[in-house]
Amino acid sequence: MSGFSEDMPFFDEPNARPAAPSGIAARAMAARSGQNSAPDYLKGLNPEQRLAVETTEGPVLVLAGAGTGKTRVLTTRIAHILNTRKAWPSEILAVTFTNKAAREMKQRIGLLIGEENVEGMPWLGTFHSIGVKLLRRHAELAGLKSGFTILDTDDVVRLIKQLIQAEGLDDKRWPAKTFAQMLDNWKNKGLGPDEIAEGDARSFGNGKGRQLYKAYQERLQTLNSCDFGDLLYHPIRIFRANPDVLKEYHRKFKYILVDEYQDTNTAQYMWLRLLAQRPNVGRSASAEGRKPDRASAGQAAPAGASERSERAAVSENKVNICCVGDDDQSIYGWRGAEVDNILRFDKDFPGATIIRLERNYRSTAHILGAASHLIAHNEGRFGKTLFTDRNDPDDDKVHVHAAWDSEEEARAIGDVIEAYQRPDRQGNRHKLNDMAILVRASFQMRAFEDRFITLGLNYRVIGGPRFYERLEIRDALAFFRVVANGGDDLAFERIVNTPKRGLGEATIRQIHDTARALRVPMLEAAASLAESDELKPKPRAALREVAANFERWRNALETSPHIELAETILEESGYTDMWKNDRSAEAPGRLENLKELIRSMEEYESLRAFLEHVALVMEAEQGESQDAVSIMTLHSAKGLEFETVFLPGWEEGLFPHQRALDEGGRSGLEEERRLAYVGLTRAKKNLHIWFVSNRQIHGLWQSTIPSRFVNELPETHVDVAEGGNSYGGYGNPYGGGAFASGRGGGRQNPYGASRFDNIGAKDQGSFSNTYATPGWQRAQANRTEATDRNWGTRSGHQVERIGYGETDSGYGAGRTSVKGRTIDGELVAKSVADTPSAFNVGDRVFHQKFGNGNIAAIDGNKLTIDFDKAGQKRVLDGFVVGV
DNA sequence: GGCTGGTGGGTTTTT
DNA sequence: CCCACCAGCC
Repeated sequence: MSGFSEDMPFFDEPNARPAAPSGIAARAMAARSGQNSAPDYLKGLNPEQRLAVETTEGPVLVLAGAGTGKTRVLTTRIAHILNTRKAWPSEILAVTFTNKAAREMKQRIGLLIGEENVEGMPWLGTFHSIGVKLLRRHAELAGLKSGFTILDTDDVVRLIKQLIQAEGLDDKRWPAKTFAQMLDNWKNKGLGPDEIAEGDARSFGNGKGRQLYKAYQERLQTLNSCDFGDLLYHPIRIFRANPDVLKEYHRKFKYILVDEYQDTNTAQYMWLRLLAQRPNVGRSASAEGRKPDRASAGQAAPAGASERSERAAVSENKVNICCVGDDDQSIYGWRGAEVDNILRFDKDFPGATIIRLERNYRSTAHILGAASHLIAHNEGRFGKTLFTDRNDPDDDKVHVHAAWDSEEEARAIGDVIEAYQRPDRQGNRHKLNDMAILVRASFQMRAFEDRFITLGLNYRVIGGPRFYERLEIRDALAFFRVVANGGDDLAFERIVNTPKRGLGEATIRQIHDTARALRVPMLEAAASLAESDELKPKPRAALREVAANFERWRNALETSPHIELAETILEESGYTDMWKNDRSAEAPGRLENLKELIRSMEEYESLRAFLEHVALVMEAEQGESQDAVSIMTLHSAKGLEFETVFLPGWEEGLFPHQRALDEGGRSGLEEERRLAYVGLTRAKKNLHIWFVSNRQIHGLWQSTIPSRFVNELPETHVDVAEGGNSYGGYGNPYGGGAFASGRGGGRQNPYGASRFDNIGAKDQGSFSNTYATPGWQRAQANRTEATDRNWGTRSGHQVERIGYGETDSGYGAGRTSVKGRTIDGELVAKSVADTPSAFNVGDRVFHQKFGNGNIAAIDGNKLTIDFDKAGQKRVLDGFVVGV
């Protein structure tokens, strides 16, 4: 065999000079010098993983269950292809969904083949970032210029609103947001204006849906912009209309790898199919002849028609496409993901090898047993059963707890966290960083935040509006965008009067009209208006300054370093001064964020490169420096793992969510169940599930019953914690499952006392113990402790918010505050009003869940009742009876 | 331009 | 019930 020192395939161009082998190559050499054994990187893989790595030819589907080493397989496979010199780095297309996944993949491949060699993999990235790359190369084929801007959702909505108004439609009756959603759905399905279903087209804007879609695309073209959907949609159309371009990529990409295949939507599927479908040498003409060309034919087609014919055109050619995914973790159906893509893989790619990874390296046997049993209730799945060799008798079963209401649930979980945090026999303490609370809906988070603030327990909330979505950041970016692309009217409109320059609606309308009339961008229109006498002196002077500013900055774009330019823009525009003069509480933070924005530009070569990064990588920097419990939604927990996981809110209506059931039917329920599965499989060692008997929804107290998922857990792996009277009011509504043996009615725990039995009990004992917890004591001690920028002081302890910031509407800012709400579960407010009703104020009544109480106030059919035990609650009068 | 009161909506989110 | 959003006002 030839040596490794020559022709190492780690370079972008086949004729580049090779460098000395490093990383994996060096290690592989070392391994081979001694014996003929497999290269090092293959060692330690289990047989299935190894098969997935070594089956490089032909279509391969790797069904990778949770925690089975999916990323390892993907990265090793790439290293293997390179190492065996089957392809150059530039000949591998590797697609992920999120930037995070792409980053992780890059990093891990770097560990295998050497970081410098990963740089030679230009086609490793998200669907969208690869889409941009393709589109920049062939922009003119989509009617764009290469320097096009990528609009974010906010821009899109504003643009659509303008179009709706321009059509003379009532933008109240036909909300731009709704149409943006529809557009997104269409593009997710790869449907152009002429391909959408007639019914869909008619359902919006008095039947003007199709017209609006067309107008929107035309507008984008004049703005030299595209939206996120276009990043997939344009390449698809380009490939279909230009077989020669497609052929170029067929030649280029020898291997295609796709991560999280179960999350692909129809457009992504089409995109992949176009790239994967190689013309057969000698039969290429016929193969191409079969390919439909909707885009150039330009005729209407029923929804999905083009997709179907493409599917029918499957060739028997070997396609080196490897898709990795888990049908059981498909949780994004509601935003267009098609589980069917993965379920159909072997039909789409005949002769596909399907490899199952079922050996789990993450969780205990109890957790896996519970998860497997639960997911087995789904019908539409490949069917996998995770297993582990791990068999530690000390492993806890999955704990199921009941609580009275969400406040008690939060208190109880706080108590369990405190219990875990106490040093064990060996003196080890469970770190908060290794614990997470995963909720179905974000409103659930508040109870935990309230409770943890009271306890002084550090937590971090993950998700929500992000850094680049903050008001000041978006403003600053708008300035940059206009400088980089003078045709970016949306950005121009955003900041033309920022800081306030007296340019009101009338002037902006005039700029708009002039731009339309002259068919030029608004910036240009503004410049010419400023030189005309059509405006009053004041706005004219203001516009003249704006125009002069942008011209100056644009000239500087080529000459001065982009960071310097950015600073200049913010200074000269008066934007920084605007916040310096602002006396509000957020102003200093905003200035700080602007500085951070400038700092983050350093990594990029140019202003344009930076803007592209921002458009595609809208995410917040993760700071894991402090020890804190994570609170996040189940959706954002996908792909993560924690030592200990808490899953609150397992009640019918919340989880599975009522809307998923109403709107999604059986498949909706199955997606909810997959979400539950995702939740369960996040846990490595400890797993606690909670449900409450009463939950406040839209301000009213509702009785709830435990989620059917609770009953789908296998009894053998579950430990039902019983303490207190929380679950005492009713029997088990379901047969079978964890509650099948008729426990649940507040009886004795047949399993004997467990560590968590008293947690969650609403009795005086656990309540008073609260004050002895480490968290409480820490809260006392921490009251005066200083904190840094990311860690605001709230009630004297540290709260980190990852990804939460202020948006235009202040959503994020509002959520961080705790304004005079109840402390420790006791509501204190009292109000008395007299309204005629079947009941009278002062009446003694009985409520099935809350017991006896006196009516404090009546508002129509809503009663405010002071319950003897449960405190004051608002309930519907139908739920109580007089006593 | 900034405040106020009325109204509607309230699951999950990446790019 | 709580909140975001918008129209209408000063």
